[in-house]
Amino acid sequence: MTPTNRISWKDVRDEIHEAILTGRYGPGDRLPRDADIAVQLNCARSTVQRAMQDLTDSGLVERRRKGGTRVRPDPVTRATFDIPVTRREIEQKGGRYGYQLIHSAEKDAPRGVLAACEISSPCRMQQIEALHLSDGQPYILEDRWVSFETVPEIRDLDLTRQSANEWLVTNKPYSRCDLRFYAISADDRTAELLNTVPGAALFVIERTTWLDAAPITTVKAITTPGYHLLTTI
Amino acid sequence: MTPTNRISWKDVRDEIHEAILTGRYGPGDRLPRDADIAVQLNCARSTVQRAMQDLTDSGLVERRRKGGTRVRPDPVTRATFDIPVTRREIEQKGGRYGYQLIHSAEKDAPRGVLAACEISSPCRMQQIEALHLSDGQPYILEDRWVSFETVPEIRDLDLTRQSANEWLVTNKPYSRCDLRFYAISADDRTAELLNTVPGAALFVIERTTWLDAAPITTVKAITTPGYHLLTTI
DNA sequence: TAGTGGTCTAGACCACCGG
DNA sequence: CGGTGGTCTAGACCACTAT
Repeated sequence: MTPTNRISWKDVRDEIHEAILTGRYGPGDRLPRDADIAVQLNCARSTVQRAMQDLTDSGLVERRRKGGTRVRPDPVTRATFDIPVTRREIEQKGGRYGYQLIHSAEKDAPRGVLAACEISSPCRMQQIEALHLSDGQPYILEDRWVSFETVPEIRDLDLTRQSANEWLVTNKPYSRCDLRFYAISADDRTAELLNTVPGAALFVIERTTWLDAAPITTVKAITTPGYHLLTTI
Repeated sequence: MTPTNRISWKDVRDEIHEAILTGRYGPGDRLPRDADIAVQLNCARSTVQRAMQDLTDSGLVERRRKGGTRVRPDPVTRATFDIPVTRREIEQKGGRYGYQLIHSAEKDAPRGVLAACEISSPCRMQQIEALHLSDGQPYILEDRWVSFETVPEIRDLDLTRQSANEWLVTNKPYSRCDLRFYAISADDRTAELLNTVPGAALFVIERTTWLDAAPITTVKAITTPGYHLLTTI
């Protein structure tokens, strides 16, 4: 007898994926139990489990104990983006990185910042504006607010040398991170700093981080015109 | 003897995560072999493996056979977004969904479309412009190009009833998908269609899909001012 | 409460790749 | 070549939840 080649979890995944794509199972349909699939494909149940884990991660199926495995009724495109530290992003594109501190001062956090941090009471924070440059040209304008309570060290940092972005990433681990993408129109000051025209459409990445319930920092990374964020699935 | 509680892979993950955050292992450092960690934490190697899989998925460590496990030298924020079908997105926000076909015609694909599809020779495609409405107000303007070669059915669809978005999602599975986020300034026509002012900053989600090497469709989803895409990690 | 997925274990073999 | 991670198996028990 030719010993049938061993089945890998990717084979199982592809098999099921195919079955869904060709319509054998439609949105909302229930798939057989793992154990039955294992018997049918002649592999261990844990192999099926591994395949199902992958299909769940990619958003194709939903699984519930006792409820079984179902094809997700609402198809979604699930995309993953890596957002690196700005310096590395520029260097990886082959640019020469430059950094310039514009402004740093203690202030009352405005309402928008408080809302992003999900706190309701007034609060003093450090505001930091800085420019990241690629080959001498503006690349990203960073408008950041840092909580004194969570990050007392911020008072003693020399932000003219090292960006808060970099220091925080390596020194302030977070337990939660909110990300927000949107577009804004450049106001006069932003346009001047980014070396573009007022009214230009700018892509913004806004990020807020917490350690448990305590806000660490919230930052708007305002990109220059033409910036694209991309990924492949 | 008190029987030590069983260790779960999440315990292992958190243990290692903690060790990295507190600086016990810095960027680029090599972690012990799975087998050693298993002994030290008194669990099976496969439990460590499961934990490592999670840490790899979240971008915290890199693993290579023989090379071992290392803390990623370049920290990244890895974010996952679910992009639903537009109709469902509107309905989930509590809006009443509306759809309106603006224009549909066979054309030579312009250079930008060919580039997005990664094809070099001229090509006839179907261009479709449509508006998605929430509670009667413009929500997303869809500018789509569909390949006749990969999707011959597009000629016979009644696009006044059903959006190409929805039909393609349920009928044309893809093997590859490119996603691109950026900002544009509304031109006069776009502004009128979206019921806003020329020059407004608009957030754009561009998506191109292929079946193997054959392009299926490329689409710009142009959102109305104020649109935010968000996720939590 | 019973059915289903989630996880742990111990052991085995394989695949990759650094030295 | 040898060390390390990747995977498969068979079996067991647990945790959730639909009915």
